[in-house]
Amino acid sequence: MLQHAPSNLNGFLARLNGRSVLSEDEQRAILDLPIRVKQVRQNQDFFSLGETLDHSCYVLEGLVGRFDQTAHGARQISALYIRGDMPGLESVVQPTAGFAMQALSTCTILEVPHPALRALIAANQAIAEAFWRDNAVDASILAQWVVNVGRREAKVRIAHLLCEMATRYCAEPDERGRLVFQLAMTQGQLADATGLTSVHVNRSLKAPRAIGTNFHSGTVRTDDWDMLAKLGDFDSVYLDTGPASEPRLRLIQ
Amino acid sequence: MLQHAPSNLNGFLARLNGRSVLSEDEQRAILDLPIRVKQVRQNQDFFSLGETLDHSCYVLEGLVGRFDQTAHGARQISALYIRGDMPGLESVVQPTAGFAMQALSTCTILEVPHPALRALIAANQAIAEAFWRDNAVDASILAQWVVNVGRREAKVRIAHLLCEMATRYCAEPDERGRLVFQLAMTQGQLADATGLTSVHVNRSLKAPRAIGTNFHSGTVRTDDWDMLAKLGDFDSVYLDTGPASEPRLRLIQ
DNA sequence: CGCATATTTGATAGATTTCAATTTATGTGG
DNA sequence: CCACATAAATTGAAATCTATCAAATATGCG
Repeated sequence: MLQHAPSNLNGFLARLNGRSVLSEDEQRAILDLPIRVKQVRQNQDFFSLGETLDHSCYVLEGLVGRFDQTAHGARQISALYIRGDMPGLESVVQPTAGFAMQALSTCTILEVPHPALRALIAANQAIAEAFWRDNAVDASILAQWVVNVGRREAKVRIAHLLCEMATRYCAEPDERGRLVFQLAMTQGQLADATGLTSVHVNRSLKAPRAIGTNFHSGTVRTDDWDMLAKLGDFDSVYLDTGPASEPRLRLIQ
Repeated sequence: MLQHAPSNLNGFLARLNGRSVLSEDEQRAILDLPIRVKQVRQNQDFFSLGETLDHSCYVLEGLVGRFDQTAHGARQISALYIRGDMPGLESVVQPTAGFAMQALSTCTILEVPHPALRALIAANQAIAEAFWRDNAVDASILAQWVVNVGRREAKVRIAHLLCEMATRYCAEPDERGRLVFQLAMTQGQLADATGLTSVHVNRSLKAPRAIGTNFHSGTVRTDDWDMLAKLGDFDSVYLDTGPASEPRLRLIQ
């Protein structure tokens, strides 16, 4: 890893490095991006539907949800973003947001101005490529979200979502298969993410033959990760995380 | 528009031009991409889950579905592609496909080899940007798909899908609001796209208070487009089609 | 303590799936 | 043009899942 003056964008760089190959100069350029620090309180939108953005939003800390909604006001969370993610990176090429971004927990957001990102992309193709690839992974996640909501029953949807988030948080089960991690969502938000009702989420969690996982005040606990993953029909390949399964690409040498 | 020797990639260029600004040289470079013509019969996969791609697939003619599936074999169509679309463009930066691509009608596909695409991207940043933007629109469509499947009832889901496809096909209603267009899908495939059962799709289409639209052997007919759009909770902005609503961007001058 | 938010529970209505069977298209070879 | 095979559309009845509405119980926080 690159030695460099402390920057809050380290996590973003680590995310990119996991999937793309960047030179030292390129890495430094990313860390040198100008930022504005912004604290966002829980349940507060930090941008809204129809808004035109002039910056992208790096999540330094906290949990963020992308909220879409129907004309009748029903809400659907179509993506979750955690520390290290850059929601709205694509706003560089598509500035008008068709959705709202909301902090599910208190968040620290680093706003990266579009002009700086544009200059960086224009000056360095490898970085543009890494950004594009990052976006492509987000799209894969989105496609799996469609499958989850469209073709699985309630219990399985919930289990799958928990598995995905555990994996993205890099939470590892212990030797006995037990796993604990933080997921700062209410059952209502879980419902918005899975296309269910909060009542039904509650029941699925509590049912006699439930998912065998405890979800309480933002903490997920399971005694059997493998069982949860099986119930949740979960295969992590689409997240393109963990050890490199395919050689990292670099179009530009 | 650019004067140039005939190329089958004209539709792709037109698609890109609708959203990005490309110089004449850049446009010509796209039209000059090498292609392999491939005919794909109805219901035939032209690539499968887990396959590593060495080319992207331009749809010259026909209807294509992206099929994801659960471990139990339930199928979910998470995207549809029509003439002018380039499904798997992102395979340039992400070659391993986590899904299958299937021809819903007999298709003519132009395979564009990755090496040529890579060279083009490496040599021209504005094109890389246009590709990224094209992908970003696909991601917007995907997010709306999540909302559709997650938060709308059957009838509305179907109506919304029909509206989306009509809009993407640029099918215009006549002065009386009537609209007819081809959508080469069976009711079963419509079910796979909307997260429903073929039986239920059939009933929603036939119900006394149905969507007022006739869907038969690949032809969609409605007598009242506005009504369908309203029922389907449809707002086309996310498709970023039609007259430019925001100034087209170009990061690189 | 008292408000605000989140969780839990019950009862009921409604939507959707499942399974099974029938009818209607569509295509193909004789 | 008919007979056959196949795929698609349609219908019925019953089971199941999920939503809705309303109320009660926790939980956190100032």
